[in-house]
Amino acid sequence: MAANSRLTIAVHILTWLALAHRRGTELLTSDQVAASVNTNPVIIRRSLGDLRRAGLVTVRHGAGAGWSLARAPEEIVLLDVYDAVEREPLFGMHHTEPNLECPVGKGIRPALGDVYGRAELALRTELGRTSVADVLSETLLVN
Amino acid sequence: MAANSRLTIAVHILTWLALAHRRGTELLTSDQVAASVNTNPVIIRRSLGDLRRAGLVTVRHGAGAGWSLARAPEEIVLLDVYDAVEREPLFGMHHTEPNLECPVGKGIRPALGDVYGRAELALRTELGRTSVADVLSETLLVN
DNA sequence: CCTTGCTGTAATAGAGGCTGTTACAGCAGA
DNA sequence: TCTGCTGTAACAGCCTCTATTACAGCAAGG
Repeated sequence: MAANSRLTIAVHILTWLALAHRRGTELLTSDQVAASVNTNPVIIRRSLGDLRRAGLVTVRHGAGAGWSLARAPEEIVLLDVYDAVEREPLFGMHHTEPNLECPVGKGIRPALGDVYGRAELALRTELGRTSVADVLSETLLVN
Repeated sequence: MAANSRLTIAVHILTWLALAHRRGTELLTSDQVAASVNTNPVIIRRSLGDLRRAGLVTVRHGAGAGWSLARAPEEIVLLDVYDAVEREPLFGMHHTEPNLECPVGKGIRPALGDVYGRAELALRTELGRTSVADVLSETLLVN
């Protein structure tokens, strides 16, 4: 399966909000963000909704509406973003229950659950080491 | 998206082959494995094909055909299995190229590539710490 | 050499997720 | 009240995954 791009889109949004804030622009509309990501504004609004529910961005309604970061970019790590936009575990279990009369079928799911848990923890720990501010710094190196 | 179960199926197969070998059964057919996993034998044969191409199992053709492990279960780690059955990177990049006239659009992909690379490495390192023999031991604890 | 049983793979179908798009009600600042 | 943007539903197209049927190919053993 082609991996989804939700984390990429969300980090792109947050990085762009961080840069805009640094440049003195407090609010960005979903249209403005969509112009940088190069996709439809509804895609951006859906992602911003996830980020808002996670407390990472705030929205202002009415005329002159727009979005801004809810915390300093140094205080938002990619693990926060991952939790905001990803719902599925990394590895799926069997679609149908394995044969419980086979010793392997009976015991494999808890055994795999342990291994998968350790693997996800390693991934999460690494994602917790990079902030949106870090991504912004590295992004600007290319320019 | 619901995560796929390819790694789960493949590890189940290998664990079952390891247990059968320990019990003195040298060869298992895809039908026998399918009975434990509780799925269609073609699903099993497809997974076994991946594992064969990766050098983790060997197949015997003709009458009395079947499958066996190509290495000791202690010598097969879940990272080997992961590489045998997973083709896609963990995180997808933008579907459409971001706006290169925006500093974020221009620089974000290499920046994200670095972060994603570190995260995948952490995951792979952890998957390299568990062998099929380990999974078999933990599986049999339940029985 | 031929029967037999299993492999290897193509073709197909259903289910579901992701992206992209249109449409529109709701909200709040001016 | 006007205006511009948000929030979300609805839908389409595409793709992947699982499952299933069908069948050609292969080799061991008689």
